[in-house]
Amino acid sequence: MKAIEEVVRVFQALGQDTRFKVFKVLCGRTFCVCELEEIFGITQPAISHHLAILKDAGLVDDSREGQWVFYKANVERLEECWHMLMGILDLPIDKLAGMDEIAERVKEIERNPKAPRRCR
Amino acid sequence: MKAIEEVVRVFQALGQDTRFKVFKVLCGRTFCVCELEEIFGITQPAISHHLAILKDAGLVDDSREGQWVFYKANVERLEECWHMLMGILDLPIDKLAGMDEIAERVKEIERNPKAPRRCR
DNA sequence: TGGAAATATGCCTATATGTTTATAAGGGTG
DNA sequence: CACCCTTATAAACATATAGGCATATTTCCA
Repeated sequence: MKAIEEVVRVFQALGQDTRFKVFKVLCGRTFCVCELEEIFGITQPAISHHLAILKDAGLVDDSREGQWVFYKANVERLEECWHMLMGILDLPIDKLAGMDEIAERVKEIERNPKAPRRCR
Repeated sequence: MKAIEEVVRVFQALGQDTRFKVFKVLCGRTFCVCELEEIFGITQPAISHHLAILKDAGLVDDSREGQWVFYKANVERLEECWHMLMGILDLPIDKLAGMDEIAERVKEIERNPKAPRRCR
């Protein structure tokens, strides 16, 4: 997957109150779905849905134990994501996969600015 | 503002493709609204709206120069947010503002688990 | 002061997202 | 297998959000 998509997906996953808190609760502790259901006071499908989004972003891992599925946070993934983000910010735009069109337009504007600048 | 709300707001701001790319474009370069409009190929109100959300999260700064308003990314804010996040993850849940109810329920579940555990 | 340009704000619509109910699927135990 | 419990998926609905158009607002300049 492209780095930008990946980072955006992680941000999107954590950019929601309930999901962020689920992630926090799963840091260093393991819970099954029905326990999270009770902790957060929303229905089981709602919790499952949030967990699916977090899992899709790589932010939680699950493991089945009998009838129960236990989830836990993957904090390393968060750190990995942070490094990816720094990498994205360090790279010049025209080196980034998925921003070709935009890089082109930026160059065009740099050649032909639409506003006068004091500097930069 | 509570730390969690603040971090979630930042994540939400960057958890959207267009906004993430606007932020990237504004890293190390300053652009006015009408230039961004052209770079991203969406209408001026749409760009203004995204900029407002980024600004609300503290991720961009603006400064007017005559008729033009120039925006630039605030990368320090991103780093600050990362530290806040680490702080949140390090703290025990019952020490976090805005998670009182949840902390209570977590303790309850820890006393009375709903699923048998091999360990933890 | 009047007009033009840049930006912000309101309102509207299509789509995305969070949540619920209903149901299917996976797994334990008699 | 029959029944029960846990979790995932599907359908439905309400709300939030991205983006468009129209308009207000700010600033410059003649």
